[in-house]
Amino acid sequence: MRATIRDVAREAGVSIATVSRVMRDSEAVRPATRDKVRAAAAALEFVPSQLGRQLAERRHAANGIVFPDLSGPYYAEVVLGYESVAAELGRSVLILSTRGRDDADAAVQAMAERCDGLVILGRTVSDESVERLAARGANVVLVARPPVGGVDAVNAENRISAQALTQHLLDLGAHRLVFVGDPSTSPDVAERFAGVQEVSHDVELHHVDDLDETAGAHLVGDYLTRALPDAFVCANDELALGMLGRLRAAGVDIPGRVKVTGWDDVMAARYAGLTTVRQPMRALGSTAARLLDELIVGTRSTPRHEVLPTQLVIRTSTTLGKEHA
Amino acid sequence: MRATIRDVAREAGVSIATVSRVMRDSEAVRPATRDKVRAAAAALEFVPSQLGRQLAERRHAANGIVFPDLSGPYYAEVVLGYESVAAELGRSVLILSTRGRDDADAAVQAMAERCDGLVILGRTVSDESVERLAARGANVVLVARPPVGGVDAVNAENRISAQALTQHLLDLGAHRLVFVGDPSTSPDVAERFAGVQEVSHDVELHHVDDLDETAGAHLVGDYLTRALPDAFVCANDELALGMLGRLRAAGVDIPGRVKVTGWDDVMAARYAGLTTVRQPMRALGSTAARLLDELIVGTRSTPRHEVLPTQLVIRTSTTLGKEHA
DNA sequence: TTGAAAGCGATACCAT
DNA sequence: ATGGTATCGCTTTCAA
Repeated sequence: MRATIRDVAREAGVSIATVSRVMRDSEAVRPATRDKVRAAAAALEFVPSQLGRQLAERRHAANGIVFPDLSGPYYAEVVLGYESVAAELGRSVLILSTRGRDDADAAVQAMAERCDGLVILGRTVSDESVERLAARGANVVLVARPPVGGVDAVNAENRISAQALTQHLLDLGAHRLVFVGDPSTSPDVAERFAGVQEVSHDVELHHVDDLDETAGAHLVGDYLTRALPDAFVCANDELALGMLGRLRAAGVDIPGRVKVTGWDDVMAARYAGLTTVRQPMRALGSTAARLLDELIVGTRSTPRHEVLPTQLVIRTSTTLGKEHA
Repeated sequence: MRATIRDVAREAGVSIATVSRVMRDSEAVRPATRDKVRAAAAALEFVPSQLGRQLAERRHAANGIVFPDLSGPYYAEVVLGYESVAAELGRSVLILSTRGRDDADAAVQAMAERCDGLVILGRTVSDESVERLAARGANVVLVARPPVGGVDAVNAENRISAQALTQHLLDLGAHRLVFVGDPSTSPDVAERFAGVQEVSHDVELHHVDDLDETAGAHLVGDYLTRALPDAFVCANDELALGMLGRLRAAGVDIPGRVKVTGWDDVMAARYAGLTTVRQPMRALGSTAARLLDELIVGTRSTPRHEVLPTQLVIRTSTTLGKEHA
């Protein structure tokens, strides 16, 4: 059995209170006593039990993070940004993936019992679930998800980058645009669409239910028989990559005949030469970690909503002129 | 303040022992009493404290996982496979990324204090650190890392797939091979090289220090001025992708003039049409989770070493004949 | 500076 | 079927 604080106290001939003080070098302990305790602790290979400590301090010293998935760089990077700051702050990170889980809401509530606060990415759990957490007094920060009343949130900017992206297309002479996606499903997409509309007068909306490659590849068929627009502005990269592949397979000149843009800058976007918008993924995670820490230590009580700037990444799917890696 | 088990006991007019029984529906409790307790618990919105419970049960009900990174699908998938099984087993998952951390060993030791067992991926921590954990009685499973004496390990098969990959090249008429990588840095690479050598008599070794895209692109230069082999067998996909890009840029016919293969099947490999070897990443994670659970619950004490089969993925970087998605 | 003792919030053994 | 009570291993007053 492992040594406990009492074993060390006995070995060193002091009280457990003193051992505790030494182990956390909190209050002042006379050097002689301190060394005596340290020696005893070393001799017994004493390592304080986190369980005992946590109960006494009534804190987990751990943060949670809930995400849909880790495939693709998006959430993975956010998680890493979060973890690195959490580690700096001396807190462990608990993860919960909701992919393929039907009891996501219950799982999140359970997770909340095992940490001092958590970050929720995207549309992983219902708004009611988030509100229940908040009502229960849990420390919560939302990331990449529309703010829910009174809860902290961190998001990437959409509108301004959508405007920049659109202006980029107009500058290249592409005026007839088609926005591919469904603004009603996500506030992010809605903002992107709004941004595009603010700059372009000639933008048509093509609704698609699933924002994945299959959907992208599929909808190209409609346009091959009809007339192609000057550019497809897709709600995300998956969609754009699907379209790109299908268009190229059909022998359509890109970016000559039609230009294609995505959103997110997933790794494959680079290989496919897709012009897109990159989000500050690590910063989303680290910012969330800091906001959460403020809530946990009680520095702040008024909710905050941070919006982080994004970056337009120009590649060959829109212009051969200024290609970037 | 939140209600404790004592509040509920008082409210329901029973002992805390009975409340505990009801909350965990462990032993039999008379229905009438049970309902009374349930009502009281509901009225007080009582949720058992995990901290109290964990100390009493002397277990964290959490597993750890240590990985170098989450960029790229490899570790991310392993983590997901691990998390899903851990969740099934009712355990939370703590993560620790060693990327950009100089105190990895210390961090891992600390993490071991906060969970009932942990999985270590790749070369994240030193062998001494692993041995220290084992000596301390921690439950440890290694993944994608050569086994350390007496510690469980799960790895992907290398040799046989390397043989299959090589045979595939020979079948296509590619006899003069160059293996790119450094077998001395990693047992995985060493096994892959050995597998290649067992099938091909004409394989040259090209040492590179970094197994990344830059290195791959860079070393192509050497061959453009000299003679190209029939095929480059790269130690991993990054390397292969770097070479592929550079070769194509130089106008070299692939797979006609030279074939290129990688290892890992990262997402970009698919877009680049790279023939490679896919590892069962999720299975690595889930297998590790099960092995770890056996250690934790004490079902097993003799160390095990699992080797999971891999899969050859043939794409256009070796043959246009049987292209796969 | 140090120690005694009271929690922290559960679980679990032993009676009843 | 229940209750009383002793842990679990630490932190933290409060005195001395």
